[in-house]
Amino acid sequence: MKKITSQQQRVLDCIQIYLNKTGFPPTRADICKELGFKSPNSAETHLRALEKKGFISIESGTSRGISIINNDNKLTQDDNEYPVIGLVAAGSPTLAQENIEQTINCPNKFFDSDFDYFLKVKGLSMKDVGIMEDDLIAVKKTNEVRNGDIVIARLEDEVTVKFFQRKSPKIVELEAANEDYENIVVDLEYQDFHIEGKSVGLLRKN
Amino acid sequence: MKKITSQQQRVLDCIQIYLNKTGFPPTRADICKELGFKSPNSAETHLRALEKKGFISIESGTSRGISIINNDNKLTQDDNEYPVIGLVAAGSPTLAQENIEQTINCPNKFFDSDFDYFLKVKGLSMKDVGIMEDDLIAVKKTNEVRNGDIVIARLEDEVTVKFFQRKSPKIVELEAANEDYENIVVDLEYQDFHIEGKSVGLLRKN
DNA sequence: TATTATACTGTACATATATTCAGTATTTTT
DNA sequence: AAAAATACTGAATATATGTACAGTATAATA
Repeated sequence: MKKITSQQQRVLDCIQIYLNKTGFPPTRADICKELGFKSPNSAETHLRALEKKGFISIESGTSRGISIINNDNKLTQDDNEYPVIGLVAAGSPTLAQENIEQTINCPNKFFDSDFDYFLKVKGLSMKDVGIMEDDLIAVKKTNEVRNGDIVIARLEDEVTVKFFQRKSPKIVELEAANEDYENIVVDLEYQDFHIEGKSVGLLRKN
Repeated sequence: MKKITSQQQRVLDCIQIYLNKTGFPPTRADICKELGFKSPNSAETHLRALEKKGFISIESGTSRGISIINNDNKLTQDDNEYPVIGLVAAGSPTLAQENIEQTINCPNKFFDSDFDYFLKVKGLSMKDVGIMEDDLIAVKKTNEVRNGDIVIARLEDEVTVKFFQRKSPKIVELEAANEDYENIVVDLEYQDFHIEGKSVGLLRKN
């Protein structure tokens, strides 16, 4: 696939938006209207360029005869069913399959990192970084976390979402992003502490 | 949904097959050719019947302006390429396709409502409801908004995300969710005001 | 440096297309 | 039994639309 220019990308996106919205492709005039062109030939030349580069196909002499070519090698079955696990504030010894509320179909590479499940947030301890009640955090199971990461951690029987901050080899601080909540200092030597994973993204349904 | 006749079903299937095959809807003549009709009016009357019964919608005066309604339980491609549009704080007269930064592959039914594009948030005016800088709001283009909806609105040349609150037939208040921001009172009679759409979800990449 | 590609405006026109009108006939609903 | 819906043919037409042609200008490429 040849490289695309920014204007050609705009036209391509315009076609996609129009398709999403109406269910059929735009005319040259429609594209002009959307993108502010004043001559139908502006759209025409871009369409020809997109066709030449293999992004779309144009049926000659056919109104709205534009179709976007899906390079299936890129749009492979990248989707997965990801479980949504409810975060129960107290008494949940593990996040396993016990609290699966639903699953969500989502592309694998939806977030910058791959991930393993969605966690449904309870409480407002991370409110100041925009994590609200019932938000779904995309969680990647890992132990490798850095200071400042938003982690899903289990302390004794309680699972929480907090900022991770290693204070010393044996001391970890879990910091809330809400002044109403107090930070939790964990002594690894005397407390049962485990990092379930870290947040790699967030999803909210209004 | 009213009951469909066998001939109407054939026409509906014909439209779907044509769409799968070409990527755009058929003309009346196309339908005639496929089903053996000899008059475009044959297709026309069937289309009108299908529209009346709610199976399709027809855009008047628009070539190939047919779209199939209620595609849920059908064999449609569940994913779409959704554009990400940057919200430029000032001087952007329209959200059209002018500030497209990227596209995101996302299932159609990802949020509770369908949507048209992602809007990349600038500023913290909706911080208290967890909408942070660079978050991606899933926007559904619509004028039908209710009090309390999070809307994407254009006032004069500025596009903002705010709570919608109709105060009176001619007065709309745009309310921020951040005490550092003041609410905007809009007089519809004297100001250029337009609802671009409303938020149906949110996406954040860490 | 010459050439091609990109990125437009503007006009014009053949034809692709929706859509109306006039018929005919059968079936379904009221 | 009357009215409405279904299921067509056939012709006519306004307009929606693709597309060619004539320009201008800048950036990328060979």
